[in-house]
Amino acid sequence: MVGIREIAKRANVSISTASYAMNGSSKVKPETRNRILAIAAELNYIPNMAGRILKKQKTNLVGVYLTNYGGAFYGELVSGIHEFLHQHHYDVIICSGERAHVFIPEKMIDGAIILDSTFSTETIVEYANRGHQMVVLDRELTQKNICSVRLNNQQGALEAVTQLNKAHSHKIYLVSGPSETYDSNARLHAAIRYLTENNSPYEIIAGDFSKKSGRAAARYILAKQEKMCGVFCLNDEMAIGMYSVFQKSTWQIGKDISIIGFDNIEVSHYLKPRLATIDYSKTEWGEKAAQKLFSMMNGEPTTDELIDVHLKGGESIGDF
Amino acid sequence: MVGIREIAKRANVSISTASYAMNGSSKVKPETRNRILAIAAELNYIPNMAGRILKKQKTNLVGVYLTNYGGAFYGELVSGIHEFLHQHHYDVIICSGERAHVFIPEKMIDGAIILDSTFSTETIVEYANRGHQMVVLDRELTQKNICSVRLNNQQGALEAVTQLNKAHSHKIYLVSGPSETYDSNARLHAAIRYLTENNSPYEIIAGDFSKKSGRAAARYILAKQEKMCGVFCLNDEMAIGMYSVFQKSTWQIGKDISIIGFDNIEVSHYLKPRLATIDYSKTEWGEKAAQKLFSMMNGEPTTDELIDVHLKGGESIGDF
DNA sequence: CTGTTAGCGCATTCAC
DNA sequence: GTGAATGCGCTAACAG
Repeated sequence: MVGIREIAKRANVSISTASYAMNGSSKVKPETRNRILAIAAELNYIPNMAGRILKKQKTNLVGVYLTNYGGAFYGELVSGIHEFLHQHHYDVIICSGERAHVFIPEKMIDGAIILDSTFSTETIVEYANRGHQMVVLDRELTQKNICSVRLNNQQGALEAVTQLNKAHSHKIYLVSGPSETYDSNARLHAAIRYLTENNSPYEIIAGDFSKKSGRAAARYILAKQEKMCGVFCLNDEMAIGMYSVFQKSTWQIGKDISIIGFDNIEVSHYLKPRLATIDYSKTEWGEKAAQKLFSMMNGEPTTDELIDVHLKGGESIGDF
Repeated sequence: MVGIREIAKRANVSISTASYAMNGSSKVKPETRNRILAIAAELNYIPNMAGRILKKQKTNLVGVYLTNYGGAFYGELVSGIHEFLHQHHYDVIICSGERAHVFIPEKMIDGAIILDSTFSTETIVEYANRGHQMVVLDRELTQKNICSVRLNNQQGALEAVTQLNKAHSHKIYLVSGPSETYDSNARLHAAIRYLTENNSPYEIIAGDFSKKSGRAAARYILAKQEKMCGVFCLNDEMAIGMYSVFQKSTWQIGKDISIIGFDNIEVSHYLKPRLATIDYSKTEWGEKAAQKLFSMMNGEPTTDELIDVHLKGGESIGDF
């Protein structure tokens, strides 16, 4: 492997001069620099990352922690992150699995963006206390070295139940996500509050954000044999599961029952009838997160931020 | 930041003894080891990755290069890779963008798995010649340090056109992907060969694997006003685009026209009528790729491999 | 069993 | 403008 010392030797300069030349320091005569660069190019010299990191104590790498790559909207989210950070000379790597958590204290990355409910808040706080900087997308967490960029769950839930309430005098079902996730709880809480204030009957069905739990919820509702009710699925995935069950039944979505989801993931574009859902820009979310992390890494003060969401109508709530 | 020398000092041992203790060498008395480990834990010691990498010349990291994270089936593919490599003490990071290519010669990762047609074969070969090991999923490439794990495109294309040919005496359209991609060419070639041998009329429509090009192809076909023809979309994405156009027309998919896709991505499960497509296990693909890379990194000989594919029927080809 | 020591590849401070 | 020397944090060969 050809290292910097080899370059220096061939160019008849010292190692430091070679290094200066590579890094574009003005301390080297243009003539000398060009000669060195030419030799480096010729020998296909590529600096070793570990060496540089060790010296500079900076990797220019940001880690994005996601639970499962299959996740419905990670693509756009990551694009947003990527685009911003690239512009600011950072590279982005996607990490998943608990073992990758250690990249943070190991100083393999300069900062992290986390959307992974299996990443314990305890660990995150511990890392923050060690001085590592993170942006969390899936929880509220106010502390030094941590910044939170969340969806406006409250607004979304409110729009959803308001719409369902307008359409149905009957009961409204709320299909929740895992009880330990922030997003589920925030949406559920806002929905319940609204329904309570309006004396609207509702029932909570425990789900876990998976299609399977959506199917289970649908079967539960069917068994009640009470048509003309509304369902707020706290994410689209569950709504999709619901569809598959209702479509095998005699109930018609958008007529006998109204459904609203959350996330506006791509798959739901292809459902018939079109699923009404709470939409937001995944790209913006990623970009904002990246911005915040960048600011933190530059020692600038940051504040938490909410991403706007809005109801995207669809035939699944009929014509109300 | 607390380093190994700090631990050593507090434990009244030398740096090397501390290091041995951490790495579980049998050269250290259990008693001493425990004392050292206790102190390390107390000080929240976490070894610095750059230091270790620099010394060991090994990162235990594998990079997976993907074009766009939104890609329809990356989730399962990556799970397959992850699962295998994790078991063998490697961590996996997902990379994208040209700038990340340099991780390979920089020795930031011990090996790479590539499914990214924007990653030039030239560069890959150059890296291989430098001694870096890679598994490519989207091209044929036989050379030292490179192993290829591809889909059995030929078999898939053959099954698709055979099925279409059975159903239609009329023309068969082949909607291609970008002309520079291996998968598109392989599928196209196999399909053409079969059709030529059987004297079946066909026409190629140039696409680029995007929904948009699928829509364009559909409009082109509609304009011909010749029903009862078959379409082999070289991927599902384009088939989905086609659906949206035909469904706004008077033509009925599966009746006036037959469509077969390739990939069996999740979205196509929700199309009505169900899209017939060429299916394969994405997880198996990832796992095989990981296996091959692991073998290479251990200096074992490897051979290229093909992943089995098979036709998954659907209503989009009617009842033939 | 434990300590001393020499790098891994690079960037940078300080002399010249 | 250039070179020699130092250290980043860690491992492992070698000596004790």
